[in-house]
Amino acid sequence: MREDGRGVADRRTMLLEAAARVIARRGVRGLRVEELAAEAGVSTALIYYHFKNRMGILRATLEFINDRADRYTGERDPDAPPLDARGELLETLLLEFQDDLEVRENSTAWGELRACAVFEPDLQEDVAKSTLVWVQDVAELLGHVHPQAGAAALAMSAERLTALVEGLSSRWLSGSLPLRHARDLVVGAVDAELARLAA
Amino acid sequence: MREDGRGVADRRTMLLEAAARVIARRGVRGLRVEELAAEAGVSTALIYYHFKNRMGILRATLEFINDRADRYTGERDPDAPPLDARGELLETLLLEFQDDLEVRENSTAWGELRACAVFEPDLQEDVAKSTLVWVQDVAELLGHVHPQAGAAALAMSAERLTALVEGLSSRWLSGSLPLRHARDLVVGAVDAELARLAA
DNA sequence: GTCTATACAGCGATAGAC
DNA sequence: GTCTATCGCTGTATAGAC
Repeated sequence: MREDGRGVADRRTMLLEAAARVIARRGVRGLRVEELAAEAGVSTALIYYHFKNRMGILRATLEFINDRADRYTGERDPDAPPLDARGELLETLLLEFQDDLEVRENSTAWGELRACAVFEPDLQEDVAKSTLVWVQDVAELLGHVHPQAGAAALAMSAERLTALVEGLSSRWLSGSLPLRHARDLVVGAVDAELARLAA
Repeated sequence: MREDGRGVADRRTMLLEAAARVIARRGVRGLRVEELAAEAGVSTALIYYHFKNRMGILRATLEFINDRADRYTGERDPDAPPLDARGELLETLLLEFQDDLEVRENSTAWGELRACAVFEPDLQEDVAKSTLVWVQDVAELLGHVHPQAGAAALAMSAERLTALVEGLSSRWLSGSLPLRHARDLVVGAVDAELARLAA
């Protein structure tokens, strides 16, 4: 997983993987540079060599988990049967609700960074941009199911579905909503939005 | 605001109001006991006299903002025209999306405490309980609109609507979604869920 | 690039007087 | 109940050697 064709992933990437793990375990609020260093097996000074300061770690990690999430979306098993438009939409929205360790890491870290952005203007722009990209992706997938729907209606449906996923994700991660139930709720919401767009 | 018929609100309440303000301003992670003391105009020692420790402040504040939110829901202008069932439902769900200072304080603090609960088992139970109460309230209001709907369907619609509100609230508070748009999205979602329950 | 060592500040929590 | 004063830890960040 940390290998590519050209060798071992570089140090910075390794540090970011460690940062994602620590944030997922302790939260942004609980991220200690010292613990990150231990997790990565390096000294704290090296962290400050690669990142300007604590906020620099957070910003870089946000970018890192966004790139990693993009990779998941792109990577489909080539042997699996091709998905129809609704299937692709569901897959995208349900991506966060999996028991896979790395996915859960991504969801947790993303939720944390989003929550922190409320108080950290330095994060707001990046979070807003990532959210926008996600909303637009979902709007496009909705458009594949209902090509006749208007752009404004697609955008609003996409905003609702993605915000719902974020809300449910937060409940799931805090242990107040079982994974299975969260997935059922998303499926129901998708069908409701598709029904609305069909009308 | 800090008065009632029997005199000035007691000290503990004043401290909790101050705590809600500080959490709304700095977040849970940014809450410093010293700043809370300054905000309330008392010494830090007094904080520890009234609360066991920092976590005790958080737990008490969570309870406080829940009670305060309940009070909003109950208090309606007696001169206003009575609301129909859908109107009551909308009012409950849109309660968080207002430019009122105290309401915004409540939303922000609630979002923070919910986000923190992912990493603080001590908060999870309280957060889950509050969420459950809210979901049940919304389910009941949905039932007033569609008395023939089944309990399971009402519960799932309520879960979706409340989770959506939480997701949108987080976007609003981090400045990536205008208040007005958030409200429109909620109204749309309510109508979609009501249409589903009518079928 | 990476480490060891450490300066320095911030903050939670308590002791003890009034 | 409330304050002043302070302890002691924890955590960010840097200096300087290799």
